[in-house]
Amino acid sequence: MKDALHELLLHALDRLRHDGVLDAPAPAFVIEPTRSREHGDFACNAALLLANPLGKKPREIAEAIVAALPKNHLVERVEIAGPGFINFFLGGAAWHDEIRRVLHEGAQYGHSHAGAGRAVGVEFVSANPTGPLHVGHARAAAIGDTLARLFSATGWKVYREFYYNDAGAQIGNLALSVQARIKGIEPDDARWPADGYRGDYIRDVAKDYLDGATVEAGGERITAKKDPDDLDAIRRFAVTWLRREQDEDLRAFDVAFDVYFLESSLYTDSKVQQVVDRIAAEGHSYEADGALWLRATDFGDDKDRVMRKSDGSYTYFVPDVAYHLSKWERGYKRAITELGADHHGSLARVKAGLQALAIGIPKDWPEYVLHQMVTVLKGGEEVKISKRAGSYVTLRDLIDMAGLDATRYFMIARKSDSQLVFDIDLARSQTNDNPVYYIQYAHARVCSVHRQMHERSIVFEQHKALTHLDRLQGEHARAVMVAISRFPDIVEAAADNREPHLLAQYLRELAGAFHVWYNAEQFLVDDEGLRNARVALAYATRQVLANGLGMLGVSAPESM
RNA sequence: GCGCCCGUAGCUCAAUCGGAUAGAGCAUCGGCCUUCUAAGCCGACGGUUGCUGGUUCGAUUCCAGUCGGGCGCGCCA
Repeated sequence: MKDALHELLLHALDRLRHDGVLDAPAPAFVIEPTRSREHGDFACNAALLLANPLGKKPREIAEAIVAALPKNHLVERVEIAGPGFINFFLGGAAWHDEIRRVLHEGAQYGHSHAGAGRAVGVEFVSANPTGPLHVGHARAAAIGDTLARLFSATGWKVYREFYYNDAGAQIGNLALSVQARIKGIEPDDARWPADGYRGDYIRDVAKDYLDGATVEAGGERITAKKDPDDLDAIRRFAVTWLRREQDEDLRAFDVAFDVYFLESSLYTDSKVQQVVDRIAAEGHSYEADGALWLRATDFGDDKDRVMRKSDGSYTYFVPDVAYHLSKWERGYKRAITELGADHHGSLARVKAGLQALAIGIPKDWPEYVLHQMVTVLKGGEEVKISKRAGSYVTLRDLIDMAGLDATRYFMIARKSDSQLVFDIDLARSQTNDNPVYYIQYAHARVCSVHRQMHERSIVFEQHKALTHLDRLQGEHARAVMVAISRFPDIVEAAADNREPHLLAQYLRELAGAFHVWYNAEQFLVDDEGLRNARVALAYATRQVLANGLGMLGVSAPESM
């Protein structure tokens, strides 16, 4: 709808330029839904933007533009208002066309081909396999997976990636912790490893190791050796054990990855070495204090960074650079890296490393999405402890307490860069307080109408109904049609700006418009034309709700 | 000290790359069920967008400063 108006305006501007009235390039004008109906349905600011370059009054320019606008059946009338806005009032036909589109395109409505099948890599969660996933990972999983779904819907070929830091010191710590448990050492014991993991799950890993259990994850199948002194065997068993647990939690959260990328593979494939060599060959490194440094300050970082420590091992960010290089080489036109905001310090050095390779990676690649902290609230008090993990609340805790749908919705309902309060009581409440139920209820209501029709043997013929849409009169039905028509724009904006919360907010609004209409008007009336028109609009609403919820990974139940 | 993020109604948050009179929900108060699900709807109340300047036709949005909260500033990850 917006696109159609955009076309009209471009035509008008072209004509003005051709006639010599307009002596400036077309400005980056916007067409946006208006806040108030007095201002029509959509407003355009082109004249305001042209006022300065042309040195004319905006209203004068607006008049010229309006005079040059081609006729279009969607537009009922055009007004110039305020300082020089061009306001479009659309006729019923515009909305009716859109409702027909919804019912024809079905599950595809709101999808686009903007991505043209290009590849986008979305990396998220990327937790160390040293413990259960926590609330932060829950937010990461919801944001990342929703973004992935949004990119899919907008025509991108999406690859979901999970990067395992399976090669660092943390893993050594994990092995030592499990070994301690195997030997019956408790976390408060003096012999407990310095930075050991204290959660109960370590005891479970130890027990399975001693029992000679077999675990499987990431295509790897390992049977425990039972030997308490074989630290390497313990390490491999523990990592696989925890990967399996994380996989299970993610599956329970309805998140699946296409690529599991192991940090350790970057070492075995010499990718880390190659990155360092390449950076050195480009002259962006130097030796000092027995270490090899990246001249990160050449690329906007605030200090230079050590790549190879004096003990010969690499700092963590070098494999990170190698990993992102791998994404680049695998052809990701766009790469999204979703991280907790506490990692933002590492962005500059990874980007510096990628630039130092001098292989033509754009400065704004990859794109980072950072999420802020999550505070969990229950009974009005902050929850900090999980029995299982010890020091933090787990993803599994959230799913158990609030359910999959509520957890996914709440985690993306706020802008990712603002801190989030996750209220368990609200998430599990089955009242209108809870936006998830509110939206799902709207969907279920349409399904209920559908069932009623069957029970009453009312026949609904879509092709006939679609010729009666002009029977939809009144503010309430109109508000629903307007809301429905916004969906494609919302999906596009949410994907382009990497802001899934836009979709969550929108669905709440659409459901609201529907509930108001539902309350005001009876759908299943005797007048066949009117009934068909209303049922068609209800079906269209259900379709959009289902499509939108699907992009959030939230279910659309047929009854509550 | 430096860097990044956030300060919007009592609370939780929106505001579509600078748009017109800043919007929802909750909470509070008052209404609506012999009609398709009341897990709903209607109404009222609620604001100097932390503060001070600047940029312009127009600023919650951009810039500078300031106050408050969070995070980060390792040869840890």
